[in-house]
Amino acid sequence: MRYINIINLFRQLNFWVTIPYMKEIPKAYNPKAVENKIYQLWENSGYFDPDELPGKRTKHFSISLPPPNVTGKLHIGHSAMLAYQDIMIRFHRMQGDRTLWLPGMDHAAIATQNIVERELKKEGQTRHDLGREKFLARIDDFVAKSKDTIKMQLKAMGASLDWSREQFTLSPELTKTVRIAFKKMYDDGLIYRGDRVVNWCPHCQSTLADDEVEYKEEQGKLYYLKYGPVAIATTRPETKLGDTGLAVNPQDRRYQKLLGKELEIDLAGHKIKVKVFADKAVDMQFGTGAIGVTPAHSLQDYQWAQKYNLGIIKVIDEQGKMTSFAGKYSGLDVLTARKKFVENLTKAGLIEKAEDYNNNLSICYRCGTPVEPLPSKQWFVNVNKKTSRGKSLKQLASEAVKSGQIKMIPDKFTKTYFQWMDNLRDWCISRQIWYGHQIPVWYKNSSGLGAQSPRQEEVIVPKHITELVLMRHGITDWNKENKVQGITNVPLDELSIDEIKKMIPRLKRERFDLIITSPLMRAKQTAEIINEELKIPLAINDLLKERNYGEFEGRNNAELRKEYPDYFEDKINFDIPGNQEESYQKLAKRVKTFLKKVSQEYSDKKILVICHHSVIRTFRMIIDHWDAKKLTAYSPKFNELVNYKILDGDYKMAELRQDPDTLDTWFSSGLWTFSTLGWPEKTKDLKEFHPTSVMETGYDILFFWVARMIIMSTYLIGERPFDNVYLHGLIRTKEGKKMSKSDPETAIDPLDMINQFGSDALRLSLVIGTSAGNDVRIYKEKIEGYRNFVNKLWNISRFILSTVKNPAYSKTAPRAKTLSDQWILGELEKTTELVTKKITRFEFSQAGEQLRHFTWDELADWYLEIAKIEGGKDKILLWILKRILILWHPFIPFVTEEIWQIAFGEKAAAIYELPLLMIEPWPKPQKTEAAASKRFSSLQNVINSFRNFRAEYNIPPTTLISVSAKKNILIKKEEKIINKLARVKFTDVKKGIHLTYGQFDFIIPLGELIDVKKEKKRSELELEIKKKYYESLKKKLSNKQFVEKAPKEIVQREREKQIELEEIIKKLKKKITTL
RNA sequence: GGUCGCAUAGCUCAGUUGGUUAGAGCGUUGCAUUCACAUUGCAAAGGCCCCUGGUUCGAGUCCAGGUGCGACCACCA
Repeated sequence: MRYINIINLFRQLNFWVTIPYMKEIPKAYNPKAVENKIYQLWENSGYFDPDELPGKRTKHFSISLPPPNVTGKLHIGHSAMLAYQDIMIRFHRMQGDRTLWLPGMDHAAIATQNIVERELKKEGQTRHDLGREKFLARIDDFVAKSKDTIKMQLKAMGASLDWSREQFTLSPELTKTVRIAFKKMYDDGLIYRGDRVVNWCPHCQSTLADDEVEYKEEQGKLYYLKYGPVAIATTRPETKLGDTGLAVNPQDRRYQKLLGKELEIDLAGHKIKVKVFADKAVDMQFGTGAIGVTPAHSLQDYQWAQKYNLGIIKVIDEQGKMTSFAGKYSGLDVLTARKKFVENLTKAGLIEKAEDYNNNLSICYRCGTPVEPLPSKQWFVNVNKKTSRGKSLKQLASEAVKSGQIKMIPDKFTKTYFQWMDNLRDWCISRQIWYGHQIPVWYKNSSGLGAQSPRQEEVIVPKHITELVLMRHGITDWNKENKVQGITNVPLDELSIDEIKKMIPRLKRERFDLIITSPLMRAKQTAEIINEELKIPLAINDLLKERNYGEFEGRNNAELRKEYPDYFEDKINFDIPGNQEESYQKLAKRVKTFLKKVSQEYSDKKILVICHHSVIRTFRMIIDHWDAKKLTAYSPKFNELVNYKILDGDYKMAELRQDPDTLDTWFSSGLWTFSTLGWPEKTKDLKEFHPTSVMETGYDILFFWVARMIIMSTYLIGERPFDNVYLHGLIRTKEGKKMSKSDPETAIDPLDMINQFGSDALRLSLVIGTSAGNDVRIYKEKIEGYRNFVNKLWNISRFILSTVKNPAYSKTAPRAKTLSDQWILGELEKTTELVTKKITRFEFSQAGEQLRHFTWDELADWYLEIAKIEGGKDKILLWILKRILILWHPFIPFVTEEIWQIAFGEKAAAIYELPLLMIEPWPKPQKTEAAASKRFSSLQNVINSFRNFRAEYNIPPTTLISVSAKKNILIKKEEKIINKLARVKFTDVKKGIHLTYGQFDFIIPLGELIDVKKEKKRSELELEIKKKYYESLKKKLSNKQFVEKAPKEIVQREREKQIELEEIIKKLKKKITTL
């Protein structure tokens, strides 16, 4: 099936390319017209998926795409990353490896939430106005759009990603993986909840990670205040209300007597007690050399408090206001409190002086509000504790690199990595935002306030969660007519069907694993309508049936109400004698059985439960512990979804509250290399593709991401996440500025560039002239230059295809007939070998540069010109074309594939049954002889000499130069080529000027052509340079040490050069005398 | 403050075990263009490889010091 598709596609693509080719191939390559079509061709082939690749493939090669943030669209940095990765992936695919490039995206919690919050702000709303659920739904909409944009961009870059394995860090599957990882670490004692001084933003009402804090120089005041028997300096006097210590340097003699004492200090009426201790971190030179220590409001002081056992007094709260511990300053905001406190201190004569001081203020990277260090309850990962693997996370991650299991490219980053690992502190993984993986921890008997909850709670970290979403069926005629409707089968109302369909997008977002429905017609019908779209397993369960109302079925509710007022009280045990009616108590039994069964059979699934009015009430009665009164007041509507999580089969959820915080986004991205391959299941993918071969990413996230992946992988699965880390540099503007999205002046939009110059040109501009770990400057002119190259390749192909009479596709190399054939085929092999080697060593720039050199400087500028003269090179030309297309394909996939389709599509298919260049086997380089190469460069020398001569004397190319020369074999054999390329005519002139170019000696007849004076001067200059070089060689060779110690080949080479030079000098001298 | 790195043609950069008279692209200059390609061709000019010292037969490459620049980490009362 698939194969037929491809054939059709490529036939469509080049149906017009029959013989003669010439007229049909456009003069210039037009990327816009072919790129989409080509990507489609690849995608339809299925070869991006390793399982679909042809042939026996035993070696594995895999890369996990660093998932782009779903914050909008890709920038040029992504294009660079994609270019490098696609080169490796395509290269290995062509080499015959089972090659996987796994795509996906990152939910980027904080960044994404910020964008949506900003959008909301424009509409005059906050996330709190919407509430958690609606806000998250809004983010989901935004994310869906971002994903589409990003996917389109990835394809535009030509990235050969296996879309069948696409992943998202916040998908239900990866959410489960995150929970399993969390659980494992929690059970191993690596995750703990602790009081810590964290960076708190009073505006965003959230903690900030260390790297989310920015610093700003600010003009402030440094106050010197009397502090009991000593004086201290501070920029934040108001925090001194919470001091519990006094720190001095152990070397400082001034304070020796006070060490270990506890002082009571009066700060203008506010009394504090401080312990005096010594620590070498204290700078004796700064201020008075004594520091008031405020553990609650300084990270450094908090660490001291731990070390020296100091008390912690919180004087500032989460709103940035003073707490009751601040005494009479309580309730004031920080700045007002400072002002008032300083006033009072001044009145009391406690301020010695206040000097101007440049303060390095910490501010929130989002809103710029000064950060308030506060003690707060957060979740942490302990990086120093011994894990069940016998070593700490830090040790595991360090050793993976130290042992050489993971190789970093360039190597310099290994040092940076160790530096960072050694200084790593416990990792705070909780964030006070809504978007992300909600922390999989539930509290019992708590107010559920998470970060700020003061009480001791029982903590539950479940192993299994079954998620139920209850939904009521659509409306029937009986519902409309207010008839009692129990187990009677009544079909849905027409209008109601539309209402249900409207619900589908919302239900789709929930990503259910299955639907369970009551067997009654109205519920079943509802489920079927929904499942037409969702297409997931659907189960019918009798336990979900509505109450049986016995004789009441079908009677009018209002009438019944009059007759049996008690009935509507929904009393649990209500029973009417003689009626078959089912009581709530009986119903409850059924529902409990259902809950038990469902959490056993479908643990870790998310289930849509479609049932009935009274059944939903019963769920609430059981799970939410509702009583009859609450039941009466509650009537579930079909478009209200009721959400439950059942932890480890325990459905008594009323007193359980999930921690409202979410996980640091790096927690889930740390699992990326294996969570995407199916872990913790031992899948085939995981076995085959993990550890991944290469992690290719920017050096700016070495710590944030790469290090965390190593931590997670070495601990959770006991192996490295990847063999190699290739770190590319940052993309900068022409002026060297960082490109940033916020500054559109500096940012180049990759799509825009692709539009103008084509994807291939953009790729080359990002690859050639760059090296690992170094920043890259990118600008329009550069991309334009590579567009020119791509066009050159196009025209080379156009020429070859128009020259050859019968374009045949051959598997074997053609025979060389002439010197130029030998030379170009030799160069081709050398280039193949070099390119292969360079790509294997991650030296993409050099590989590309080498290829460019071969293609343009050797093939186009020399061989093609010679081919026009010598003729009869069809086989060789086609062979070279085929080869360069293969070698170029990883770098510039679009244009090469397009040419391939035009030239060989059908022919290649006949031989390999594979019409696509993307899976063409990579050539194995053949050994070549050096002789042809040497002789050919002599030929080039001769031609260059004449060209040089012509330029110097301004002889137009139309003028044929007559020369006579001692015809050595080379000149004799290649006379025709020299004639044409140098535009000279060999005659038998005897008199004239001897010209010496290199080893060649020519006579040009005297005439207007030559300026004797000029020529003499030029020759003398040349002689001088040669002599100088000769002298240096002579000196080198007469040096005994050199001759003895240097390798023989090098000495030999120098000797040969010396002999050559001697000859040239002789000739030059002779020439000067004849002039 | 700690760590790491960079300095090569006017500009942007290659240069991976130390071994040709140090390379490329762009730009500049001159000439050309019915020819596969002006998105082109031919040719030229342009370098104390930051400075000082050392190791070595030999240093752009290795070592030490200096100067200038940059990045990252930490953050101080």
